[in-house]
Amino acid sequence: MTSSKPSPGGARPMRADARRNRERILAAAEAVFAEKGPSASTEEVAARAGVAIGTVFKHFPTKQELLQAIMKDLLGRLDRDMAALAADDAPGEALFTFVARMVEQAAQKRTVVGLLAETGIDLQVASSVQMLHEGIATLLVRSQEAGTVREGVRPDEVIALLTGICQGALHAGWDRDLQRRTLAIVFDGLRASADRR
Amino acid sequence: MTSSKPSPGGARPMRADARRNRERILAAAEAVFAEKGPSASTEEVAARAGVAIGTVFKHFPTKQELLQAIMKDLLGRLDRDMAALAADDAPGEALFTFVARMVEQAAQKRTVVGLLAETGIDLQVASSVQMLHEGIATLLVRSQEAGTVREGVRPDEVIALLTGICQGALHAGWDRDLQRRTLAIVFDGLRASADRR
Amino acid sequence: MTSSKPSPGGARPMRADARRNRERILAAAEAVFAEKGPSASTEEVAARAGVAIGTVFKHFPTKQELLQAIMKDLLGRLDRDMAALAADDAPGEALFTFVARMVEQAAQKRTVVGLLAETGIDLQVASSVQMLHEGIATLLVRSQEAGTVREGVRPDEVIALLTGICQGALHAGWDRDLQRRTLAIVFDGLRASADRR
Amino acid sequence: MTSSKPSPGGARPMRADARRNRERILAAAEAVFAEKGPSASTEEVAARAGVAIGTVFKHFPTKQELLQAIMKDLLGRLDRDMAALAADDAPGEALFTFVARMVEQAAQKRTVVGLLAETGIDLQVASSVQMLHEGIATLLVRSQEAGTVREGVRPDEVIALLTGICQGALHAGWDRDLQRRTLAIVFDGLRASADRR
DNA sequence: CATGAATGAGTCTTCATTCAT
DNA sequence: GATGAATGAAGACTCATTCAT
Repeated sequence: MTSSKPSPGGARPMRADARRNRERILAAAEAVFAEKGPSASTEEVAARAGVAIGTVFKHFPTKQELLQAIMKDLLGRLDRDMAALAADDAPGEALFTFVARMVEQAAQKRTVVGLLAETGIDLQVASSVQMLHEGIATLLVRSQEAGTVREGVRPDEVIALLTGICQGALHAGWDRDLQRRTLAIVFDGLRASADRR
Repeated sequence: MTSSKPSPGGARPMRADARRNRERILAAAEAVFAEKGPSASTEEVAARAGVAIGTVFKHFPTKQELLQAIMKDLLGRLDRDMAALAADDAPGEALFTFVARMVEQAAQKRTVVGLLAETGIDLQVASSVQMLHEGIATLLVRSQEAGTVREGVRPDEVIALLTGICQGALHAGWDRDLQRRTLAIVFDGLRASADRR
Repeated sequence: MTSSKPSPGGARPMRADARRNRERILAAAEAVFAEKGPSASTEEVAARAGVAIGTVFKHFPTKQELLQAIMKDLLGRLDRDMAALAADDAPGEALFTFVARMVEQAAQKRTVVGLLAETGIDLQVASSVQMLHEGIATLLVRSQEAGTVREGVRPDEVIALLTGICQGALHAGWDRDLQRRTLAIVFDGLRASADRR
Repeated sequence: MTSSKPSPGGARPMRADARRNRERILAAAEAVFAEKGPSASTEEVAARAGVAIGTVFKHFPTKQELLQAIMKDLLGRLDRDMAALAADDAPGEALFTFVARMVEQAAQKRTVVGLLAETGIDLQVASSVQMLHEGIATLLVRSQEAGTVREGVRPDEVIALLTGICQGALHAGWDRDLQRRTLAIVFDGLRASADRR
């Protein structure tokens, strides 16, 4: 659930308890922001993590930076997910599987989704987004080679659809059935087809 | 840009200056919240509208109510859009036109989009959302009768896609071209096709 | 319920509808402040009186003045009460009757009571208070002449006891029985008695 | 002037500086509310205490809670007063001494008095009021045993008289002499007497 | 390093009062 | 005279951030 980003940049290696705290905070923050959106208070994050507020600010000098760290963490996990899928799943289905899985988890990931929409993409996480982009690109190419996605579709379209549908998934009245039907439409749109407009 | 909802319910007609102010506030609020999201301050709305803070609260006793009023206003305009399209456009294309138009305006409408995701749909605007639902349903049926949308697609899927894509349209790095390509995929998914999964 | 203070000082006689409004406002104010204490809003008074807020301020340019007017009104009525009692009741009992009656009504008169404690006695109502003082003095003297109140008791002590007990009567947990028993003690204290300390 | 209620309930002991501030705030609040009544601003309390506004709200998350804390504090001190009197004073006089002392201090205690009348007794302070009740009951019984208060008088009557007279003591024009004379009447009422009504 | 108390700018909201209609 | 919309100062409360312990 938590990243293992040990010591950043050229700093000295973090003390063990410090690293543990960092990860507890990150996990708590993800949970809290997931539940209450990014306007939840830092104090609540500290409480959930079982540390004092000062400790949170020691690790993440700004709320912004905490939010960015969550994003990075999340995107990193997505990247590993994708890599695993690329290795294990049928090449033609991996992209679909990945998208479906992300949408499914969207409700618990209000954070990523919300963050993207709320604060925009800061430069700090640009590299992580880049990672996502590349992962998607890989899955996409394989799908196209396998003939399950039509030629001409590009990664940014897939990302656009992905984030959009995830946003949608946060809404009230969005149940499993609606999710399945909506994805079906999008997947149909992605599939190779003779009668493209 | 602003509605003309004059005097609600069974009250006497609003004084001219009051109605003018109400609309200036609504317009200002829409603009401000569009730029900065729903957490922008009411004070800024007042400033942009050129009125004192008290005036905003006289018209909308709560920030929530102001946000809801924007929603209602916006949804009302959408409804009129849809009605016009249903009357004027080719039956098979009206739905596509409507969706495309909404997405196109999404950037200016960060509010609606954001609101739906942020605060959820309160009962106050439920009727307006209902309106949207019905409008979409009408357009959808016509498209299906015209054969441009496959049978089996239901209004809630269309709404889900619509809100999702609108959300997506708010992101940085989303340009006209990406918009066009993304919509093309979704529209392909909606079109009648022989090789339905 | 309302006073008939027609036109103040040397001003021209008030128009009939104006005087009617003045009294409706006074009555409404008394009711509202009685219910919610003197911090109730002037707007609510206007609403209860069925007039616009501007009208209230036309008659009473300041909330303070409105409160003072209520006081005067109330004290005037008390004065008439006392005069009637002085004329009708048994001389030895009139004072007791009056005090008991006031305490009984205290709950509905949170205003007077509250006002005295809250804002202190402004000079504006001093003359009215003087009236009360005189009325009490009259009743007191008669009681003493009738032998039901010991010599040496002075009007200001009676007023002090009166206001104090009225305050007490506003408290939660103060019922008719407690009221009776408390008054009995005070009345015993007032009665002539051989064994004064 | 201030209590020493250190750390409430089962929490860890408060840091020294925090407790010091808590007490400065409590003392400041008591003074401010005593002067201006319970509608005085929290900001002024903060200023008088020499802390920032946030600190006040950190210790007392609500103005209500601050007021209640003052009440508790005050009632606690009264309770200790009573206990001391019960131990030291002549049994027959302790009650009279206590009441007289309270009334004497009433001006500085506008808070207690005002609070009881203004906001009513919330459950939070109910236990403290209960304490007061019990203390009074003790003093009362001893007085009755000593024969200085007639049988049949009950604690709630004494409390009613006490609060009432305290209220009265807040008024303008209430001087030491009036106080003495008024109390004399009430004490006479409480004393055992042959000619009970 | 961790703690958590203190800070204070910023937010929402209320209300007495003014004044154009 | 009456109306009620507008004003804006003031109040309660929040929260990111700092810093003494």
